[in-house]
Amino acid sequence: MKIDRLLAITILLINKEKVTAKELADNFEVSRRTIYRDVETLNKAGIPIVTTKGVDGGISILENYKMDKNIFKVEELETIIKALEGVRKILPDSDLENTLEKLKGFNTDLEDKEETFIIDYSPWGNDEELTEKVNLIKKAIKNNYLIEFSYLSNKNQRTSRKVEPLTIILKGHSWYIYGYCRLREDFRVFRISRIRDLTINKEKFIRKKGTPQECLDSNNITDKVKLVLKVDKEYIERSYEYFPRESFEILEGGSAIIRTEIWENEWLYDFLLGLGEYIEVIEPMRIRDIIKVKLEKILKKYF
DNA sequence: AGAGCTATTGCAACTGAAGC
DNA sequence: GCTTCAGTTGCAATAGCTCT
Repeated sequence: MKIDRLLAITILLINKEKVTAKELADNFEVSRRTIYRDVETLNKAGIPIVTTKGVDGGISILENYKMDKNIFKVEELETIIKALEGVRKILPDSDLENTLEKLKGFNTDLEDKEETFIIDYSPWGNDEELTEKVNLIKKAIKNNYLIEFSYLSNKNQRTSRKVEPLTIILKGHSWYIYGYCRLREDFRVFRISRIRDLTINKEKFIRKKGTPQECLDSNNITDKVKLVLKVDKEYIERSYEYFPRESFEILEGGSAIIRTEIWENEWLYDFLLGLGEYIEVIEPMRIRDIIKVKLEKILKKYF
């Protein structure tokens, strides 16, 4: 409650020039005395809040601090709100709901404005199964409960896992669970869409300290590979969606060569196959061969 | 259940700035 | 100088939570 209010007061002061203790007290439904105590707490925490007595007085934040820190300007607040709204679709949560309402309360600009941009992390269509899984994992994380599930690896192998869940992660277009895997006796990241038969085991665990980012990075296995692709003329525009413009070299006939570096893994092969008939792997030959073998297997299924 | 802690509230007395 | 407005501070009381 108090932390919420302190954060909210800071955001409000950054976005407003001056506000009286009475206004703050009314806004947060607390007494003026409480607001003064909050101001004192914020000052102790190093946030330079200044107060002016008398007529036209009030509470404000040092202008230099606004400039230096450059945090939570109205536009940034709008981005945060949009991002939280996007997450809410897949991760309904009452705390999140409250935070959103409070943030929206400060950003009055947002109310009567047309949607300038939308951030939506939810999959196309209603993925109730994903939402259900995420909620179950969230409950387990909150209560330090062990979870059990069957997991399909990159190499298409299914294993039964007992995991101490620590964090839910959104990376790229996918949701992941980071935790300590008792089978592998180490920290692991699991893609939620590959999890089946998820159940909460009421066995409690003591949280171990791990770094999700390290795990996500090492998940890219092997080294980056230098990839050269040839893309047909009619597909160039669409390819800008996947590769930076500077990696394109337009050839005389209108087609293009793309030179890029990318992590090599199963995902890359599937991605290249997904680009279909318009893109051809030129280098390295090894990847070209892998794609060829995969295509032959596909062909066998159809002919 | 009771102690201890923290957050909050209400009240009162005070200080300082600005306007008349 | 008086008045008004708004910040400042201290104190007692209350409520809710946690720990023993």
